Amino acid sequence: MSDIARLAGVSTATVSRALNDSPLVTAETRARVKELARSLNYTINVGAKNLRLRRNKTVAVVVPYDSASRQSVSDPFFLSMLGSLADALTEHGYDMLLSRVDARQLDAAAQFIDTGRAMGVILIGQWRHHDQLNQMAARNLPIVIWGALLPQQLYCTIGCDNIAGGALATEHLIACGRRQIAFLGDTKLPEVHLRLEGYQRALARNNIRFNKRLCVSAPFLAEGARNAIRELQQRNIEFDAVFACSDLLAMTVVSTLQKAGRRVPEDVAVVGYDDIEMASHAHPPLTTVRQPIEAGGRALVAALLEFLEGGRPQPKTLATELIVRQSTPPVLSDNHDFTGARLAQ
Amino acid sequence: MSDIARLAGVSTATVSRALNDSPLVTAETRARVKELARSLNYTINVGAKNLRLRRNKTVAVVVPYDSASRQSVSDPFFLSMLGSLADALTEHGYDMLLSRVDARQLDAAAQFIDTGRAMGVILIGQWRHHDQLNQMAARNLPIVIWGALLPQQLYCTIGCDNIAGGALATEHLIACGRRQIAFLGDTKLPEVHLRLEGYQRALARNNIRFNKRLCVSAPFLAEGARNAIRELQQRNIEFDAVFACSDLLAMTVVSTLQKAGRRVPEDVAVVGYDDIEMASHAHPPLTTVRQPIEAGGRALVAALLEFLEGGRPQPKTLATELIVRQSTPPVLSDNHDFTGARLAQ
DNA sequence: CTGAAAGCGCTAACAA
DNA sequence: TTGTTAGCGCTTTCAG
Repeated sequence: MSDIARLAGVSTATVSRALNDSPLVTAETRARVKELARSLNYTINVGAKNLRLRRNKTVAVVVPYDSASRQSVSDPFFLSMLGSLADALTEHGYDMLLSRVDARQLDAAAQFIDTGRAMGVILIGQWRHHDQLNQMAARNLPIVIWGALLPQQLYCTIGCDNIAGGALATEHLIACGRRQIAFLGDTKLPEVHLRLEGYQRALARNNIRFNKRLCVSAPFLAEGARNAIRELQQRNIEFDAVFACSDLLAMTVVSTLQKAGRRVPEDVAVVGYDDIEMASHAHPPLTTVRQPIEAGGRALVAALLEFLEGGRPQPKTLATELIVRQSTPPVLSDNHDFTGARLAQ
Repeated sequence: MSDIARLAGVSTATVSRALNDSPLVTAETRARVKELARSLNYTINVGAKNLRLRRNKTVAVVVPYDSASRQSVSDPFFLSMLGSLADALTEHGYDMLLSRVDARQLDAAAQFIDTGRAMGVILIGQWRHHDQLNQMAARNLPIVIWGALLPQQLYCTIGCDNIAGGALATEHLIACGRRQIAFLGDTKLPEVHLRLEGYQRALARNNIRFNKRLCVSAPFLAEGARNAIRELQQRNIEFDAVFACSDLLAMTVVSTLQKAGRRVPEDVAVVGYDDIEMASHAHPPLTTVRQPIEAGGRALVAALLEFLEGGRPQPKTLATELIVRQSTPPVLSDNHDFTGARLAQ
């Protein structure tokens, strides 16, 4: 910068002002300085600027990392979310620092703020560490989380209505005439737990008894799905439908079933979750519960920015939507009352 | 930091040394300082440190963004690459700044280095801007690129052997007895262009005439595949196999064909490219050319680090591998000579 | 409108 | 072993 100043015959202060479009500088000087800067391929050093300004247009996006399963990175859902966040942040002139932390120590995310590397943190998924997150929130750190709304939660979450999502999927399967609906998902995760609750509520509404044996804990991984289905079959538990808590899981379920000679949707109807791009290209195309990723990313960024401006963003729950494709059979009747009656007890 | 210094009864220099595990400081003092820092929840300010050290453990990962198609973000291949890069960078203690730039102005990536935001840049995909990239390389900027090795290239690329990959896929289809092999991909992209060359070489080796009408330009997008297949059918161009330049494309091709009543692989054999996780869960599981993403990410990071240490990394070409699954029929014979003869002419 | 000077939080000579 | 001091590249009062 001092080079530019010398060449332009002004002080560094003026160069700084010119480059930042300060109105305190003559249009003429500004033009000269800017021209000089361009010709020298000079740009303001962001690090120094940030140090001086004591702020920093960067947010850290943290993806929890399960050291055992590595789930987080392979799931297209997370990755789409990243894309959506990158867009939203860029739109607001923020840089995005991407990082992964061990899911057992989510509070490591606070480091980004403590060290001044980022102004705030967006955490994708709350995992099982409600407590750690609450502690960070108690420190009043600017952090927002993609996840479920939990009781006694001090931090700000943005997420989909998982109860409604679970219910939506289950109601649809019931409407298709299925009664023995298996539930697949890692219920230790808050979001999945709520989907299970939605599942149970839907069953109750339709007077179907909840059968615990139909609930199989499966991590998001592909092998999880295969094992789960195998477990059901080995235990001779009959099922005519599966509600899987991610599309990846659902697609593996479908192919496992097909390999075992069961037809989808004729023998077993399958509903997934997320509506990743691949879902519509699956065979058969997957009926699934869509999570609005684009809106989610935007909402996360909006909430964080509100935080950074001194506000206190409220948790927000986005609506989910059932996308009906061919992995479930046609519903038995359009008349919902009639269907409900027919299926009741 | 000065707070810590005061409380510990030492100077800031000593605090700095203690926190950086300098051997110049007593173990006792170090312990005291560190303890104090922890209790105060203090961490060194990375921005200031970087400014002083005039270095900066951050690399920018830049994903070109086609303003028209938005291809880059939705393709799982790119996203897996991101995961792999995040891992490799973290391993080396680097932060990863993720950003997207308009594919028409790849040179915007240089900004990250000019402004000191990052020490180097990893660019995912060279697109059609060989020239811009060469200009950056001429400035001797630390930047490495995932892409194809092109003639007269000044910059360092890491990528797979696309000619071999294209040939691998095509040879396999020929070995399966197919002769009318459609090629789908956006040949304006260097990588795809080389795959086409591999395809042509394989045809030539087997004395099959290259039919230009079987080559359909399709962007990586899903609609691209549908349109391409429709185009072939409308023009009454017969084909008994498709080589698609991404798995996403291939999976859409499969489902489009199935909808049109053609069986895969019986009527049409299909080979994809990338071997994304989903490929093995597709129906039928996709035969595809695997790109070693994990190794690729690692190689990109290694090359960039070499650059940063003053070296001049050489371009590197990684091997591809054919993964045979069920979207192609069994090969006609294990005896390759025989097969070749049978297919010749 | 412009310049001089101070200082953001840190590290590394150099001196003690 | 520790402290003093200077300065990384920038912005911004405060004077002129």
